[in-house]
Amino acid sequence: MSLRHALLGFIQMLEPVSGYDLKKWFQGSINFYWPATHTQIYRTLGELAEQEFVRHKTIEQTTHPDKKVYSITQKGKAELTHWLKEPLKLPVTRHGLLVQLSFADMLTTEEILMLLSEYKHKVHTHLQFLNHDQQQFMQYGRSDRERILWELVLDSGIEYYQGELKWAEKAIRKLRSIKSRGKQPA
Amino acid sequence: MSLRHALLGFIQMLEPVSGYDLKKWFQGSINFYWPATHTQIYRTLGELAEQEFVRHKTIEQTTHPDKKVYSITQKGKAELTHWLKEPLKLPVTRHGLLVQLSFADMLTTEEILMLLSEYKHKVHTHLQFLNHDQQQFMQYGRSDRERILWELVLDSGIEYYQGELKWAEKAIRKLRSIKSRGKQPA
DNA sequence: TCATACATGTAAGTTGTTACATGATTGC
DNA sequence: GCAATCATGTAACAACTTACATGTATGA
Repeated sequence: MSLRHALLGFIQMLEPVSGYDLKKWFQGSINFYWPATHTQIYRTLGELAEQEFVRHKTIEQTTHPDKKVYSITQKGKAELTHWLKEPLKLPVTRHGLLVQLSFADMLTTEEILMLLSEYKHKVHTHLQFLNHDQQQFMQYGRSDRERILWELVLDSGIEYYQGELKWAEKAIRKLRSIKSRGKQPA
Repeated sequence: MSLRHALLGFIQMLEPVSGYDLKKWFQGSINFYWPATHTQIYRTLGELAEQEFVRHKTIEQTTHPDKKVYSITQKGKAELTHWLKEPLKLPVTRHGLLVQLSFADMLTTEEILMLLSEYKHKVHTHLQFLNHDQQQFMQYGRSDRERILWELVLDSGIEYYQGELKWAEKAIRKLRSIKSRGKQPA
């Protein structure tokens, strides 16, 4: 799984860094292609520490809760670079809307159009989010090369959602062309 | 979750149908946007039966193992049509390659190119698969309307993977343009 | 004063994966 | 003779989600 490696990657990049900050980095960057909740992050950090891929120090604070800051070990670096070179399986998308459409012959055309326009709207909002939030993140690139890589990643996301938008629009057009022939719901 | 509803959808469409056949339908159709193993399918069928969304009969066979065939109940149909109208969250893709690229500044450009061309190859193969396998499945559409819906679903998949192909090619071109400046691995 | 940020975690539940298990039949 | 198909399942594990839990500080 990639969560542990994503964490190793960020720790390597940001060390020393707290779980809390890692969570924020996740949300501000790789969230759209590898989301993780704080629960998952804290637990995985614990596991990584147990396996000695990372180590942590507790920083005592008075005004705020104490925090643990993590750094990567040699063993962790080795694991990370090894994983980085490994070809992975194709990503899996579980796309509920497509499941719905597969059986949507049970719905009226109006109802299907509602699903699609809701989807379109959500994708649209998310795209704006991406454009804004992630451009932010780009500025932390420490070299041209790193920024080029990050741009590729961002691009992939933007193109994906733009594709989804276009697809939804096409689907809406197609359905409108058969609008009057909707079945009644069961 | 959509697995139970995908199953309800198929059962409604194909009843009476065995778990084994459902598995085959999954593989031949919605596999690329909602994969499921036989383990998951059998377990979920059990749950659906317990909740009285489906019922089953055991068909005794001599030459082959006995089988259970499932049909949907009224309760199941109600659940399905309700779910079909419900707007869902945006789909989540966990895209390991993008995680790798995010930290790929640690790799040489050659190594990154390898990852990308491997990916391109896998996507390409998968696309051919889709085109072939799923066209097959289309023929089971029982009306123009159903076929139009299924075409939309297929389209979404094909466009997604075509987008990924194009993106990978673009990425490869960009990286080639900086090829000689690769860092050495750690 | 009310929400948000800071900072961490536990507990319980749901989903998904992998390996193990059986055993006849059909086609190459 | 050997692999694949038919047909079902269990067991163990891995990964992810949601709700619960705490308590200060800061800004609108």
